[in-house]
Amino acid sequence: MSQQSVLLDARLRYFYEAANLGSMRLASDRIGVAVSSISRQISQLEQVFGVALIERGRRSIRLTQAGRLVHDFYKQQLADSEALTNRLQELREMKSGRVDLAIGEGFLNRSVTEALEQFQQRNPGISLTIQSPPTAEIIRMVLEDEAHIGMILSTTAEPKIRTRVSVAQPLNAVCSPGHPLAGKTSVTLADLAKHDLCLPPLEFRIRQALRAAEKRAQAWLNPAMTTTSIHMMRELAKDGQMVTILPTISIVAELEEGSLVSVPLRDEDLEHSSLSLIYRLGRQLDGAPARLLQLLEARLKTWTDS
Amino acid sequence: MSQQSVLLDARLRYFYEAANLGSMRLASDRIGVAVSSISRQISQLEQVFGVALIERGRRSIRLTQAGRLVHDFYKQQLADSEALTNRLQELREMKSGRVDLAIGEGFLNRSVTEALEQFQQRNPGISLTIQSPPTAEIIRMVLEDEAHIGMILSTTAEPKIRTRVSVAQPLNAVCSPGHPLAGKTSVTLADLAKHDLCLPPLEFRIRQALRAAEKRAQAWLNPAMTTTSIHMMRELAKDGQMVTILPTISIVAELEEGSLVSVPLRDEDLEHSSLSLIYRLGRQLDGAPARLLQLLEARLKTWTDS
DNA sequence: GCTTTCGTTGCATATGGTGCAATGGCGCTG
DNA sequence: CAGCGCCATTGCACCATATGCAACGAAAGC
Repeated sequence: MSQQSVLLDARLRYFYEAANLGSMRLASDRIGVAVSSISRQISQLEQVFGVALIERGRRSIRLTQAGRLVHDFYKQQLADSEALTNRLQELREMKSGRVDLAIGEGFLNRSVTEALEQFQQRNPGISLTIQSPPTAEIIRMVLEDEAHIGMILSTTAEPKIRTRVSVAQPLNAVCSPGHPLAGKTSVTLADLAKHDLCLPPLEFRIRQALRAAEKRAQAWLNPAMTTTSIHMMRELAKDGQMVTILPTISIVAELEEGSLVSVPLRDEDLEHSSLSLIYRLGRQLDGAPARLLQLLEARLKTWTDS
Repeated sequence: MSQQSVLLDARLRYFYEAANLGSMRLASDRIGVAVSSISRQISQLEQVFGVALIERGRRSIRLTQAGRLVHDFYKQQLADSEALTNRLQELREMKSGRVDLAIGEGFLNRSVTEALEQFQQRNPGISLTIQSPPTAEIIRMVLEDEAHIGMILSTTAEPKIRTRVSVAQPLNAVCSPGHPLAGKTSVTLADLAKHDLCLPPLEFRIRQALRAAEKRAQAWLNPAMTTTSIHMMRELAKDGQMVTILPTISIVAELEEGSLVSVPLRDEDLEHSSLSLIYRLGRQLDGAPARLLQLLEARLKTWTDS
């Protein structure tokens, strides 16, 4: 109780203690400063307010009305101060706070959501917000501090973006186990063009990477279906007819359960595309965001190893 | 706006202004201290809290979560501080406050209540409490600071009681104009004993004064009626049958309207009993209580003169 | 690459709080 | 009512801390 909050005016504390204990001398003992100082500080306080706070010429300290007002004020202020200290303490221990994420929809698979849920459980009180805009928007959000962390496909050239970890994440052709492509060890773009394709629209990073590869191979892909939904792409491929192109991370769960298979694409760039965790250069990710970043980094490395 | 409340930590103010203006330099201009100081003070704050408040390595000032917490805290504290200042200002101007009075019931006549009402009107916001306990209780209340001012019959021997003003207030026999005693210029206790008397109980100061007089005169008064209500005593006297004993002040209004007459009592002590305004020795009656005391004093002198 | 602007750090200075000692007041006791 | 003890106040020397000026480092705009 009555621990000195460094924020609060010492004079008020002196007055407060003296009022509570009914004597400057007792206050002096408790606080650890000379009585003279206490007396002077209280006088100074009265001069500042222009009102007498204690009744002079009296043995014990008696408050005037103004004194009671100031007393209650300090009491309130003390409570507020302790509240602030507690909240800051929680922040320091990462028991509260918030982390804003911007993650491409392709990465919002079971593995990532599992990781996020795990983080939630280990850090109760941290509010987590996840958005799934296009890559360009993700980069903008990270630059504008609207998101602490972004997860995008392939590194960006933005100078003010820092990539924390970038794991190889080649784009593969994805189809059902019964599909003609399923048995192949690799496939070219020209091969792909012969099948029914389901691809994201041109604005998507995947599609932009493909455009570059198409130019190189002089083979043009005409998707039978175009969708912004990664989920739909997966489902269509599972049905057996369609082939889609996705990074491994987007179909980790399906690969495990055997409902989808992936075939490497034979292309310089596509094989070396990578997944990046990014944040704004110079931004201090303290506490919760830092830990989440660490956790996601560990997860990514696990996926890489397996 | 944002005027410096001398109570609040300067460091917080620096941080607050810098955060609002988005720049230490602007804050420096507004506050009037060097940028270096502001920078150092904010750093010191961070060290105290153990948390970063602003994001470093950045041109403009951006708050961290902890920074926002501290920012809001100071904002609240500032508002509280201003509220306190305002209330103290009101107290200084006597627009608020309270005065506790302890007045013997005998003095709660129209004149006194008029004076109190007048005070109320001239000092709106001052809450006035009036109690009417026995004299002994009044003295106790003044000693214990439960009442600022007391009004009692005759001075007290209490050493810690200060009498501000003491006006002669002889006890008179009081009866209706048609009563046999009405024509007399003075009356003895022996005369009184022959009539129907209405007196207060033995605990009352009036009755105690009478007891002493009775002993002296060897004449014993047997009241036909005993009441603690001064009002009832007056009304009974007005009816014509009863005689009562009261100080002049208790029947000022009735004397003016002619519904009662007073006949001096021929007794050394009773003629020299007096009315006293008292307060505790050493107690500073600042502001409202002081003014009310002054006002009551002036009133008492008016009554004495007339 | 240069310049400008902003924040940080080093050092001398001044303002203000502090402790010790002496003084003044009030209350209690003999 | 005189003396004593406790408590608050005041004078003075000291010390801590915030401040200003100046130099430095870093980031943003041209």
